[in-house]
Amino acid sequence: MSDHSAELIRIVSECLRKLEEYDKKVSKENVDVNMVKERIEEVRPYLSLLTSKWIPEILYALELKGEMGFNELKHILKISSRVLSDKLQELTNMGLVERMVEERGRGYRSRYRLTDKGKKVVYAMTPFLVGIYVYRI
Amino acid sequence: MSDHSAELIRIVSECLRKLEEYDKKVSKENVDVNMVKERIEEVRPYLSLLTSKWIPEILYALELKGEMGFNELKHILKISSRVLSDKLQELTNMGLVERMVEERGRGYRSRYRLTDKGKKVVYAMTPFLVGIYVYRI
DNA sequence: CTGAATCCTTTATGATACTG
DNA sequence: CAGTATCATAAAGGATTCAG
Repeated sequence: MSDHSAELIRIVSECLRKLEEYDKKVSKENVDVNMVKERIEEVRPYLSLLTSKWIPEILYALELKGEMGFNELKHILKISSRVLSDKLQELTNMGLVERMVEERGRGYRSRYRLTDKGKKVVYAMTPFLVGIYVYRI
Repeated sequence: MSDHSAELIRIVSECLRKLEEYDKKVSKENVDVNMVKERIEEVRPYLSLLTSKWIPEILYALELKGEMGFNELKHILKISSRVLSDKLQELTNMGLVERMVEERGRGYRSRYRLTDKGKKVVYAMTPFLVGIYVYRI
């Protein structure tokens, strides 16, 4: 059973309904091919955020839990150390995730959380995650 | 310059603002790890829709132009025949894209367009595409 | 024009072991 | 606990050719 809150579903449903209505009003006669090409070019760089097996999962997990340690993420996602390490660095470099280190006697402990920018990305992904699931697309 | 219409931007902005507000109200203290795990499991199958280099581009192009031929898609996306052919079949099998064949003397001409299901997927992707770009995430 | 077939290269991901 | 190093494999993508 999905645990998406009713409020989340309400917000997303409303948005999707509006997008659908808008789409129906738009004429697609005489759409310029170059415009299409340009639009595709525009979004392409950002799509790599989604077209990676783990990036969305990691962002989503951090959004849900707020803050997580390396092994916690590793176990929840069932991902190997190497891949998780790679992805977290990638996300950190993109400024979507922030790493905090806490000293602890001989060892240390690190925590990861979304930056403001990272949160924005997650909000933008939410209609997809919620919509796709709730409406069984 | 982006050609996203003002109306599209308005719809998406409003949705993102609401999602952000909602998120701020939700407490992340005591979030259950198993809940996070379950949510991730839920969305994982649907994410595979996007975790391909070309699927989002193809869907988006079809949404913008309404209907396109094989070579038209090929040139706009700068994609090889083999990959485009694979992806179109994949999308057709998933019921997101519909293929129509038009006889033409000795040869034929095929046209592709989104099904209703395909359109829903694109609507769900739109906040990401528009949001990411407009807000320079 | 619309692809299917083939072959090849690159990337992504996974398993395992190891260190501070 | 939090990774890095190494090795191995799978999956994805690209180039080219060919046929209806």
